[in-house]
Amino acid sequence: MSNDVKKEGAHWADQMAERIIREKGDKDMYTCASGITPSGTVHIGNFREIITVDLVVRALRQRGKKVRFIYSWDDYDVFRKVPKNMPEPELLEKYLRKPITLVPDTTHYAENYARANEVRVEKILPAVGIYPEYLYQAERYRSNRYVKGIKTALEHRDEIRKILDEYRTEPLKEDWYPVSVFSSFTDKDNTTVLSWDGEYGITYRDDDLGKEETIDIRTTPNTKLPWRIDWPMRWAEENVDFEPGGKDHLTEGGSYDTSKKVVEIFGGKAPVSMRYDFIKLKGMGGKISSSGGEVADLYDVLEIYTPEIVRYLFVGTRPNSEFAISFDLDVLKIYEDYDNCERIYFGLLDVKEQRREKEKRIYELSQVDSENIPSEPGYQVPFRHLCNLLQIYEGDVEKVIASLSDVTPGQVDRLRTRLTCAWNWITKYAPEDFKWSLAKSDDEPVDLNEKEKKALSDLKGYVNEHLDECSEKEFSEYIYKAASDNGLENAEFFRITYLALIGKEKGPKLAGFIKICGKDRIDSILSRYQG
RNA sequence: GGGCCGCUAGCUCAGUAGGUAGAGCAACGCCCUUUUAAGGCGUGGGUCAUUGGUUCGAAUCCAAUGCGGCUCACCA
Repeated sequence: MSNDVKKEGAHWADQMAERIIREKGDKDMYTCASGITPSGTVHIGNFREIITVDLVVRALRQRGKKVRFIYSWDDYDVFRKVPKNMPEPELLEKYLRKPITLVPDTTHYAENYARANEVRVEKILPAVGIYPEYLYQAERYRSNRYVKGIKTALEHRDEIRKILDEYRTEPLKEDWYPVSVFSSFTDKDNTTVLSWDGEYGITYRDDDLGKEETIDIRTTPNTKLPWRIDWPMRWAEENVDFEPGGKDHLTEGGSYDTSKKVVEIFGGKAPVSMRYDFIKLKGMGGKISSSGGEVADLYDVLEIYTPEIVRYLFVGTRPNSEFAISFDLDVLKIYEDYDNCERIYFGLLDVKEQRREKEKRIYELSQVDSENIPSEPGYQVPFRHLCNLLQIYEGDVEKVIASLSDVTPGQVDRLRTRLTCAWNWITKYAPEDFKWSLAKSDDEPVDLNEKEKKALSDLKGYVNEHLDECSEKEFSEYIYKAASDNGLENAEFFRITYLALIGKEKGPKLAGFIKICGKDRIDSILSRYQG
């Protein structure tokens, strides 16, 4: 798959790749960028930006282009508020207004607060086939890598102010400087820049202590550029060709608008961009985020969706509009949709050519390893059925796999992952009605009258005698027979059978359910009801 | 106030190279005496928010309007 990618009507990632090539010209190397401030859990909404870039990167590479995929951790950003549910909030409180890289990690997960958030992401991205080059802005600022950029900003202070003022309600003050300083006394950014000597010297006042100090931007670790200047400076520094943004940035008067003008001061050009919308969550229950709403990160989503389906969720959705990731019964539909897409890819389902092209591309981009697309479809069983199998085997994934005789070696790993997700979903998110477990020998037997016991006993006999050679339909005759021979209404007999088997009044369609469970299991459960 | 997104079947949503409106669930019906948020088959159901325009032809393009939501105008 390389040069036969269509230009029009293609996937949005392909269209974006074409646009980048068109607008940036034919280059040896394209740089695609993404980034975020790791000031809290990097949630699934932030992940949308990462995978958006990944998809465009893949589309460019499949056009034979070399691509650098950089991910900036803005860990020299300021610690603004203590997230809820963090240990030792009173300790963290003392670090407010310091850069997050200097805030301790009270969860003791990593060497500092920012790093803890970064590590979680860096560890999980390979699971979905994403491998960016990470850039750490705290380290870069503190080691004076951006001296030139900072000096350029100071030299063009008035121009920059003019650009920023275009969209401000209140213009920046006359004595404003395009640089911010962390106090060398307190590490906090409660400072005011007082003057610049035209070269490398900056004098600032620590507003908390009232002290003044002059620092040299070539040697101090304490200066950084404010966001609307920092972003374009880094575009120029890294030669960024593509970087998407949320709608907070990509709106009129937002930081993309000002940055695309400011970047010229640094001798660069604005990257091609695209806006992505936010992600909603559906059916998650009460997970609480730092801001008080529901939040989920990639780990949460990977618990119930396989990696390729996580990708599929984003690949199949236009970035420009909001969508919800479901943790409720919609999960079943998502799995069915993915399987459908897979069937189309493998030509097992007949659809119109246009639809087929589209679904094929979605399938390709959904795969974790872009170089290694499966040569056969996954073991396709309805997700619902997997849930039933898992509940029969009490969540034992290996036993379920063993019970399926026709799984090929190429399918086992994917099936195992899928079963793990299905079990996670059942135990964490499935509605109560959906859950059951087979009665165990030490469970209290259901209280029944003699007629009912006799009916179950008859059923047990039919199971032992006929279950293995009967079809599901044929066996259902015996179920009715067991009921009518003992003068029970069908409905009543179904009810007690479910009670005996799974302790609920309703359950999966009975004949098929008994067949799946198998003779031995049913026998051992019903043996307790000898009339 | 500026910008953006959404408004399609009862519900959740697909449908952007303009060409007879789709899926899943729900509903209804039928099927093996047949219960089920879990089987099979089938049926019904939409003025594609409103109004105008372009076009032989518009859910799709354009312009207004309404309703819902987000975002910028502080900071990042």
